[in-house]
Amino acid sequence: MTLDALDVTLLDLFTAEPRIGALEASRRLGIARGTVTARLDRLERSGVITSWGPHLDPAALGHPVTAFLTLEIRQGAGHDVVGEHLATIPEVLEVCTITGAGDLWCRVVARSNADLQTVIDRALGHPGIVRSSTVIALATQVPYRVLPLVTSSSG
Amino acid sequence: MTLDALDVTLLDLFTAEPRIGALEASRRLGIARGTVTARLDRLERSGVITSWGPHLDPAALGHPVTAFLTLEIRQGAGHDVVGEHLATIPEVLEVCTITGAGDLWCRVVARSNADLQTVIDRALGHPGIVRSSTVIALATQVPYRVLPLVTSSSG
DNA sequence: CTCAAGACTGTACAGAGTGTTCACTGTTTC
DNA sequence: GAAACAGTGAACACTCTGTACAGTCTTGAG
Repeated sequence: MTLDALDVTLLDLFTAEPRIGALEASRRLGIARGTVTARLDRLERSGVITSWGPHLDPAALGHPVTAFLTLEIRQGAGHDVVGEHLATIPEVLEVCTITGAGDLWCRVVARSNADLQTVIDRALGHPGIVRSSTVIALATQVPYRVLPLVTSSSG
Repeated sequence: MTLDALDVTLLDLFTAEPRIGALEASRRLGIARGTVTARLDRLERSGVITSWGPHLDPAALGHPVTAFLTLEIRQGAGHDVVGEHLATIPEVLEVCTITGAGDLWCRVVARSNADLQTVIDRALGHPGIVRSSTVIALATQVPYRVLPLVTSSSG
């Protein structure tokens, strides 16, 4: 959908200070409160805002180690079957199918490098997986963000 | 930090229905309102909850294509310099350094496969990058989630 | 055993925000 | 010109929040 400057400003503001509420936001931006709620409703209905839930930090939950697995699936075994297997592992935070040599990509976290081995073993413990490779994330250069995209999408 | 069953229940509840507020949550769980706010404060102070900001969907913002780039950095060029370059590109949502053959990993989004080429060209437009490989994400098997980790961390 | 600290409960109050409605004003579109 | 749409400003009742306080319960230290 198309965002105008006010949508971008609202997303900026609520990302920076999520708890201000519609009334305070309307005061800050010099617009009517009804406009704020109408815009936010629209952004939510259109799917741009998927939720207002809390953002959780795996590191603060005791899982500071992040790794990316690339899995190759045996011919005949469905991606879905392996995906469902991976979904049962709490340390697997994200899985998607990809182009190229690998077939599945997933993000996993662990309590330590030793624990990572355990997690990987569990993830690979499915007969549909024939090969895998692991890279460990060392440092975050750019933390996950979407906001710059919002700004650039509106222009 | 250590989470008990109540913390997990609260995170579950507020992830499912973020807008209910402390009073309604206290009614649902049969506990005092003060306990809800105290627990949420503690979760926020300890870093488990990093923010209450809106979750934005790149696809709904017109960028349905996701790809992962693996970059190899020229000896002598710092990761940081390349990282800063990547940070200036709105379509680059996340960057981290990794072990293995590649040196930097990043998640990028684009409006289309054609647009992805443009984004990649811009990302690679830095003299510090000597090699790169791209995989395109086709389908999401497990959408990003942290909640299962919360549940398993408490036990 | 006893005491102190910490967490939770239940209550209360004032202040503030929310959901909702309505009349009015521009702007755009046909 | 009429209709549709988005925004304004005001008003209402209702609800939630921040804050405070006294009481209960559990736990660990002396």
